[in-house]
Amino acid sequence: MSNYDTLNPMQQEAVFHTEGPVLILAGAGSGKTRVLTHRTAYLIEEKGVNPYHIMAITFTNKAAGEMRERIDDLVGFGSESIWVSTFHSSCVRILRRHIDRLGYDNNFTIYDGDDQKTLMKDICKRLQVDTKIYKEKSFLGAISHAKDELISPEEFALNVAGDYSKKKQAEVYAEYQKMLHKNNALDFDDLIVKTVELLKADPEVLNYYQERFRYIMVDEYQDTNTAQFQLIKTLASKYRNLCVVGDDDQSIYKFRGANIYNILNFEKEFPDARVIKLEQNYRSTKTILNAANSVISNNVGRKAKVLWTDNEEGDKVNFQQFDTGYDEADYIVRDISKKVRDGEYNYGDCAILYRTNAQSRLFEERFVVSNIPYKVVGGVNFYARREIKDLLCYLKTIDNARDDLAVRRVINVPKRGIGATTLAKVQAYANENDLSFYNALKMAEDISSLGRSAVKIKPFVTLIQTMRSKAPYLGVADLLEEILEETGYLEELKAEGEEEAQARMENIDELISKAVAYEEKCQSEDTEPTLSGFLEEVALVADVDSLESGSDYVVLMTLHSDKGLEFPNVYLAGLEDGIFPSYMTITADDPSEIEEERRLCYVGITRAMEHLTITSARMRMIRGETQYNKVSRFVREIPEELLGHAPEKVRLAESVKARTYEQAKTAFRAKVAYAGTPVDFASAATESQSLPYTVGDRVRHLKFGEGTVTNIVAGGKDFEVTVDFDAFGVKKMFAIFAKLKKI
DNA sequence: GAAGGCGGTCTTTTT
DNA sequence: GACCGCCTTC
Repeated sequence: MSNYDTLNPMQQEAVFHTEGPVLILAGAGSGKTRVLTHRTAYLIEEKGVNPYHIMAITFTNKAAGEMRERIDDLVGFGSESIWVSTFHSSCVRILRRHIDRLGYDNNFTIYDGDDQKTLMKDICKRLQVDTKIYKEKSFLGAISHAKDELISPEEFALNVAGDYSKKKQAEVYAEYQKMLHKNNALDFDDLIVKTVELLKADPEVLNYYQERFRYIMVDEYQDTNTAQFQLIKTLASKYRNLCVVGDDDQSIYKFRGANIYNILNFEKEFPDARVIKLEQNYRSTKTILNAANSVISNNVGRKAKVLWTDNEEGDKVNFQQFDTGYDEADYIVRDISKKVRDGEYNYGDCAILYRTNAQSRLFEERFVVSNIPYKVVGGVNFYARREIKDLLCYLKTIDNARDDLAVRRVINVPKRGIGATTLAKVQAYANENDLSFYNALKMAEDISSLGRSAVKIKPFVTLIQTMRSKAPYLGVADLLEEILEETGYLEELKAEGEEEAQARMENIDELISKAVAYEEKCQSEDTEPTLSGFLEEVALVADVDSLESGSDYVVLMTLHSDKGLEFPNVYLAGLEDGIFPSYMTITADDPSEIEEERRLCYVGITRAMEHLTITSARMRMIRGETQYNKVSRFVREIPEELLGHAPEKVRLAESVKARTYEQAKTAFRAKVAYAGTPVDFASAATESQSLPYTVGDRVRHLKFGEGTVTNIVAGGKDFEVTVDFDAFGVKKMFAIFAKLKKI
């Protein structure tokens, strides 16, 4: 019981009120995760609820993982049968079991944004849409928007009312869904939509899950869209034990379809709902909280609530305006470096937050020269990288022969001399005979128009067939290795130039370790590792998910990625009208867009626990153009007495400046800073200075087998190693690529 | 069929 | 400034 004594009265009420609908309005840093985990424990321990009947939904895997861990700590026995997962993975889990009832195979593939774009391009070409006028992106936007609102292609078509471009959209939408179905694929939005569809269409399935999930809790409720709301409403409608936790002030995903009325109208939807407000903040200093409150108070149409804290006053908010973005980056990086040197903070305590991904560049450049470990969250997703996608598409091809997109991506990677003309002929044959693309490939010899090209296709088909037969007993990691070896992918990479290839190799290694980790996870959970399982895990991870709590590096990310996180020392960079709030929202007709930006600012400020620095630049390069911006209106909304000393000029001698920036740039280009792991320059440097083998040693190569090292020459960035292989003779190779193992 | 060059477009934000 | 698509050339 003493567990619950540590909660404040409001938190206790939220924990003890277990039956019926509950809306918890939880301000930033008010301990909502604590409430959710304690509530779960209370349900099990005090109310005797079987953990099997509890479901907790979050938005990111990271949040889910954290909650799982904390629940495990509190509950102990039986906690593993609670469903703690994201909307998307919950849906995948349900669909994997039952989607055959909607006419898909249960081993469907999940398409990410890139896949969607590729598919859309295809469709536009086929429907002869002029993409100069109607952009692929706008179609995808319209479709996604429709799906957020649960509007089917048929319904969409009914509402076009003579509007030509809408009519076009309807046509494309219908075709898009048709193609997805044909490829046995679902896009992100479909995961939710199809689950809702399934529950509506199949009373048996509906009843099963309603019985199962008698207690449902939803985190970050303000970010749910209509489809997600329908989903939880449907699931909860039998037992009506639905507890949602959210903060309307932190709703920042309207552009992604989040429906703020889900939270604002919760009490209308559930008239018997209990509403509980958590207004005590445990995270930030008084100063920081006051700054946040005064900014957000400029929004109209929010639920009344005032966040307060018992924490101490703390330092003033440190506001600095600089001449350029370079100066801004320089200042922040130095400030972090100083605070770490003084023992005030570790790198891991510091975060830099900005509005757009492009802003990370300048900071990265400075971090590289200063040798400070950092990690950029977001930007180009690890799994969106070319080499990773290539390999994943091989896996998809092996896993799901109906995924034409995957097959088409890898058929000529590495180059097999199969070009657009050949592909078009195969596609035509596939269409005529109602075959999947891959099945058409298998019959290449029967396609008369192909002529000699058929010969080129055969080895590819054989390769896939062999892999497919090996897949069940090989395991994902070994399968990847096998693909790399059999296709000669690595050799092709090498040919592209070393710097880039090295980064790609590292990414590939990373992917293989992820596969190994997946297999280990399966083993510990006593489940069967499958290709689909791995692909699905990979498809649903966001970059924030990979943030490790124990590691010591500065974190850089957009304001949208930082939700739910907290850092002792936070920098909000680029606070300029035109950047943040963005130019788009300033010029927008709809004043609510500015309000969403303001909420974003509120989220950013409230990430800070002890120390907050806000910076802006007078002049900034945007898309190759120099812009002059005023200090952001949001800064002006913070009372002056909360801000530290008046903006002080931090100027460096012009010449010094120019030189350091050049250095920074070169260093940045030379090093491979990729988003998968923090860049550890110190160890990278030493590693490349010593090889695990020397002249005369026996080594093993992935492809050439065993041999003897006859010479090692230090090149600019790498060692050129000469090896006399027993079976293949003398070869020269770069150490980075060769991956020689001493034996 | 591949590689390299040119010109147009674009950015908020992402599960 | 970066990327993408289209064009030309080999």
